[in-house]
Amino acid sequence: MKAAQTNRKADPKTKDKIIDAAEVLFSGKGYYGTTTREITRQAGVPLGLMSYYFGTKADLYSEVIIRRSKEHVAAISASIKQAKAVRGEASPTAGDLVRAYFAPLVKRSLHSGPGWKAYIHLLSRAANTPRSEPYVGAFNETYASVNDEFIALLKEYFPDAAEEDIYWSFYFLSSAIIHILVESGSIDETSKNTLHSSDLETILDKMGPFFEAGISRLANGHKKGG
Amino acid sequence: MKAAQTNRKADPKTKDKIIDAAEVLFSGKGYYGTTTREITRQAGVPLGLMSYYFGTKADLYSEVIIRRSKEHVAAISASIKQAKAVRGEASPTAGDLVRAYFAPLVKRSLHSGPGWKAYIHLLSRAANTPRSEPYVGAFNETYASVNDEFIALLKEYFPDAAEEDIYWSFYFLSSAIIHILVESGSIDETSKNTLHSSDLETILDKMGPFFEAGISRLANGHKKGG
DNA sequence: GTCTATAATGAGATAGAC
DNA sequence: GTCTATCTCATTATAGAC
Repeated sequence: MKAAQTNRKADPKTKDKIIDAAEVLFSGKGYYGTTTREITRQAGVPLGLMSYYFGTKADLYSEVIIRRSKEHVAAISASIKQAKAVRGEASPTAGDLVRAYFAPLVKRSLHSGPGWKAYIHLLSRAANTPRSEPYVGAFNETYASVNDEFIALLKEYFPDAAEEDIYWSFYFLSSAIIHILVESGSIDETSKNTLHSSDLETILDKMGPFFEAGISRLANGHKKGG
Repeated sequence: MKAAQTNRKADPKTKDKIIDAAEVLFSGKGYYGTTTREITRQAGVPLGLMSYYFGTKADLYSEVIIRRSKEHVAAISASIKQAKAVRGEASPTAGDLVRAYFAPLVKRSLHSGPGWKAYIHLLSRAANTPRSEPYVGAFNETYASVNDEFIALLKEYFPDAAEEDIYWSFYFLSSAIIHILVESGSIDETSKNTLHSSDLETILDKMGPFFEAGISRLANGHKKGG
């Protein structure tokens, strides 16, 4: 009988306790740097349950990403679409589009609890991992769609730009975002501790104008067929 | 016979064979994803020699970075200084400064052999690793100086800019560079294989104008004491 | 300096009682 | 669904012959 599984709403399920612990550990020490023993110990469950619920370690890693990615991808997509809708009325700047793309990441990293912060770190790590590593498949497949949406919006916004310059512009933007979200502390060092990589709100504000200028330069510099 | 080994210019010494193999493996699978057995097997030397020459695995990792970093840091520094010197005569753009910073990385990744390419990948990985990881100390200490030099040059070039906007600008630039150098293949995917993350020459050309515009916008947007 | 053998520990995964 | 015990193999590091 499956009756036991149809419980109304049990408190933190064992399965989620394992994912929670895995999320934090994978985000801090990476895939190979994290052991299944550490995960289950942190989760307060016996080692055997990890295999029971997830199978292999790589399967668990995928589950960590899958758990939040659906809602997350939808939120980014909605934010982008809203920026597009507003455009019809108030004609937002390219910086507003950049902001719409980055804001859902910032919001979750700062205001949605420690689980989300760990998840965002994990995403950043996965994005900076070579495709040759087998365990990052889930990440790449899941987030490709919103990137395509954003690029389509940029093409619409800069109709005269060469397509490749739109791609390069997005590449520069997304590359910067990937390192920013890992919050490595590099700007704390270079600024002699006056600025902080954890200050994503300020980064959000600075990023709009900065990348708007960059994208505009590239997009307007070499026109289609020029 | 040992005569062959006492040759004037002995072929790759055992120590270097180990570093060579470690460089490639660390760059591809990271610190925890690489085992000392794999390294010595790849190097074609017995396992015991690794400890004999380097001590621990973390020590070896540091040696991999130290071996090339001295010459590399000097090359970047020289490139920056040259850009500054030229400025006196021809007044280069901010894009030229960006180019001077990035070009020594591109040159070594593309035209200095597979060892250098692996090393550049490794740098990028190290830069995207949280400071909490113990083994990345060597990287951060070594490259801090050239970053400071470049920032000083930007301050000189934008004397009216608020200091923090110089820091943020450099943060956006260096963050993008970090992901670009790992050559993740993300732009191959978004561009449907029309552009390539391995095409660092084109990236170098696109990067100058793009980040010049971004830095100028931020630096001129909010003046000192404004 | 080189190499073999092995110590000591930790890893992912599973079997089977409850 | 939960937990203990364990299998099997890989790991870092070292001891000691050559």
